[in-house]
Amino acid sequence: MSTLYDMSPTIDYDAPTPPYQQIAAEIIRDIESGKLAVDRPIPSESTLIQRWGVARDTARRAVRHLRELGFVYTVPQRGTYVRDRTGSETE
Amino acid sequence: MSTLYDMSPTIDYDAPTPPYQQIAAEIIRDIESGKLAVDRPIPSESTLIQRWGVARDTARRAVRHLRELGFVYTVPQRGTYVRDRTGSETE
DNA sequence: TAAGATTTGTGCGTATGTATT
DNA sequence: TAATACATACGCACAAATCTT
Repeated sequence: MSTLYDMSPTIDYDAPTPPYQQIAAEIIRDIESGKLAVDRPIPSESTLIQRWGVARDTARRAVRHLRELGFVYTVPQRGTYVRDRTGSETE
Repeated sequence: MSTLYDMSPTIDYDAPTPPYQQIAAEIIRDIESGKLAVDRPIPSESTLIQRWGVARDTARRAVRHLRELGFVYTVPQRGTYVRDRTGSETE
């Protein structure tokens, strides 16, 4: 037990950026590093909640932020996936 | 219909404890009184939903609470059962 | 073998109340 | 006042395993 996510990042509540942005930034790193591939799901809300120890509200803010930045797209009742960002930016 | 559970308890939304804890407390009483025996299933989520008139989220919170307190264990796709609490507490 | 019901697991959308900054 | 965060609650939909018919 406890091997997979021992390296999970932690929220820095003293940082200038709010928690939801720290979580989003971490996911962006995983997208740009290829750990999260196009059309593959990003961690679920409950996963983010557990891994970061934040409230659902904060996890949802992070996902919404990623969506607004164009990194992911959400399919209702299914999940949120990495968006293909090659080529045009306008969907 | 309506004879067996006319005496079913009701949620007090003005109480200091949240609904999910009130539901859990009632189940704990049933466990400790012997109405719910070891390795016997506690009411299913849908039963709790109907009997207490709450949302599934609330019913699940109650069950999760019982699990965290060590009163029950859940078998996926089967149900949640009363845990044997005699002897050691550690697993 | 197959269909249907049951039950838990999961994901998402939304809302209210409280607290902190 | 506003933004952020946490806790709680209600609703809907689909998946997967199990059990019944």
